[in-house]
Amino acid sequence: MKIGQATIKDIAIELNVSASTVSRALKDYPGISDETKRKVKEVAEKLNYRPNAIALSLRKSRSFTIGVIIPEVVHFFFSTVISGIEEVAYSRGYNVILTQTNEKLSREMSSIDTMLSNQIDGFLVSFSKETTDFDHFSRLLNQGFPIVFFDRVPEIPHAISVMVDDYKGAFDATDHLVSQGYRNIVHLSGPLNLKISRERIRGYESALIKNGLLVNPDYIVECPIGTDHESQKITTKLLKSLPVRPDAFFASNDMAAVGAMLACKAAGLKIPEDVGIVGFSNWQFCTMIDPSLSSVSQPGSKMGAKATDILLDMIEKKLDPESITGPVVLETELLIRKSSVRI
Amino acid sequence: MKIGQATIKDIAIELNVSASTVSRALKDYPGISDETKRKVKEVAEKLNYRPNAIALSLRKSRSFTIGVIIPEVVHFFFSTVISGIEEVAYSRGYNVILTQTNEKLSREMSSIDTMLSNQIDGFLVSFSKETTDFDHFSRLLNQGFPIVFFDRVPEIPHAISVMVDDYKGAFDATDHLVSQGYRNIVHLSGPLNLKISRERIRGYESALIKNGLLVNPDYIVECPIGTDHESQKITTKLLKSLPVRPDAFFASNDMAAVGAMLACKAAGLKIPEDVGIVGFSNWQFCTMIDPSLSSVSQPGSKMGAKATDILLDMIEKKLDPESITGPVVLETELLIRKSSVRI
DNA sequence: ATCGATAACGCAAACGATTGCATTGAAAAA
DNA sequence: TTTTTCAATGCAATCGTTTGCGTTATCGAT
Repeated sequence: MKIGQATIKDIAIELNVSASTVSRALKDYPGISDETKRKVKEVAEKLNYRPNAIALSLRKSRSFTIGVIIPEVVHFFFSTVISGIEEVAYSRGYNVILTQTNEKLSREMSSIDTMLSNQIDGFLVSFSKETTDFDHFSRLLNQGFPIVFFDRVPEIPHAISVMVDDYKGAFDATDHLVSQGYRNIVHLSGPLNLKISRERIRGYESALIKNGLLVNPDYIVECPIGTDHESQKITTKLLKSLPVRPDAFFASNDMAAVGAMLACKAAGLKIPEDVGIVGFSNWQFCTMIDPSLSSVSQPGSKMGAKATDILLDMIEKKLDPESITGPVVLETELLIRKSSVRI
Repeated sequence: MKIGQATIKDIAIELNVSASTVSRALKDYPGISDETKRKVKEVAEKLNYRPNAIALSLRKSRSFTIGVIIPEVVHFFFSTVISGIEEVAYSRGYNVILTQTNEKLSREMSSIDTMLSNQIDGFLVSFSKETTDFDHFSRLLNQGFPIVFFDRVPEIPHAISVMVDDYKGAFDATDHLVSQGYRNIVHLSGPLNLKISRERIRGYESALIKNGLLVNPDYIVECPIGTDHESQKITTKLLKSLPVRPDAFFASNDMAAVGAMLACKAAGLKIPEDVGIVGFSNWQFCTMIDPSLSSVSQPGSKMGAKATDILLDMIEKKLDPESITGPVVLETELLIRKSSVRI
């Protein structure tokens, strides 16, 4: 037994034919006799031949691999997106290589670099919180390199993106809180440089206005990190400092919602009686905590699948990027649980 | 501007030298004049030259890429392992390609296949729940192919593995429950074909015996899926069916622990007064739920880092696999929270 | 017997980088 | 001047596969 994998040449030698014949026989090209095809396939089977994907990549200048760049896998939402991506990619014969940036711009840029030198066929990107300048993406886009952004999408020309309707999700959540009789609703927002954060603020504001309530900027508070710990501290402070005690919290993120919940409990407030709470993303733990947390669910897996389908269509030229004018927007769903129901 | 990346040949043409000279100049080989080196590097910079990793892989029969095979990224524990893996891999100049098996053996095998044809340098594996036969790994091991197993490790010869001390973790958890005065402790175990599940059962039993308590097989119940939903149903049933009502649950998994908690609450039992609960893995939500969940924390990131270091040492022949006799075992830590403290 | 057609296959270049082994030219030694 | 020496560079093969363009051999037609 040889070391390493059998190659086309091994088959060729065994059968005393040329490598080209083997190559063609394996792919059922015309101009090769049935007899030869049979023998070649037989020997290929015997030697457990597997085509060398690297050699193929070099020859075709294609790797059949797509690169995925996300902030962090520990985020439930992103892990569901990954599943959607893998599902579609594998079914269409592509590999996935994944890196997390840990919210660092430097990691984002170096990942792009190494993936490019690995001849990646296209990118699926949700950029880091640090990313405010998009030159490194624009350059690639201008070269016609296939990129699809998801969830965190940039506002630059020619960028193709898949996102959820953050505006509507936030609107629904806030509207729901109002319908439950809550009046002084704080919005714990995400980092303001992310468009999704700004869209959610817009949705929150619209819902207030629609219901004839005032928008008070003091009731919109940024939670840049987004952990429960951070929001717990912020909420505790808010409960003391705000002139009128808030009676509801709509958080841009479930962890932040939990932090608010813990802070309220610690302050002796009952949920949902005294304070209503709604989160965003529908993490697994929403149903595990007490009271269960209402949340806006984002179709993560679907988003990953959709983004991948578009990317692969672009790679395979089945799709003209110019034909896509606006972002693809997926619907959210408000899941009402105990934390926000008191009527 | 040319389409695509600049190659060594482009630099060579621009400077009227041969490709070999460029290659050597870029790597500061001796025998190239400083003048030439300077010019080559200058042009390389100007053309934004990046070595083609695919060509390099083909030439060296090495891809500087390792393949990671895990059951699911949504599991908090695995997502922390991934971070540890990436950290070490990138710092040592390797890429990571990741696939999740979704607990399916067929996916596990096909992933291995495609990664092999991508000339992966080695594998990091935590196998699926369906995997009971390890031939597909044994074959590779016998060929000397570098593989390191983590967390879920097989009991086959020559397999190198990194795991936590599941026995001691379970022992500590159970011992703690006993010390809090709980006497009828149920163990909600993981799938019995996984060694980690069996080790945790052993630890549970040893702790009971050490404290002079009886091991009752009826109090060891398998939760094959491991979701909160499943364990909630199982626990509800147990609370009714067992002759002596359990006063504590030690679950092999935090989600199962939460399920037990919800079932107990639904049955009108107070936690920790009536029932004590301890989980395993220390998911993020442990501190978010009420009461907070005691849990055995596994050093996921450390495990990923350690496994990767060993794998890369094997790949780079810095380490003789024969020199590793037993598994590398990392310590767990029992984090005591409210769900199990009543004294 | 000669020619053309056709089936079946081989040659060699190409993808991009590396590397052992020449080759070149000029300065130093004879 | 001739030979030696060495620095600086080029040639060509290699990794595994694909593919355009030959090259054979065989057979029927003329």
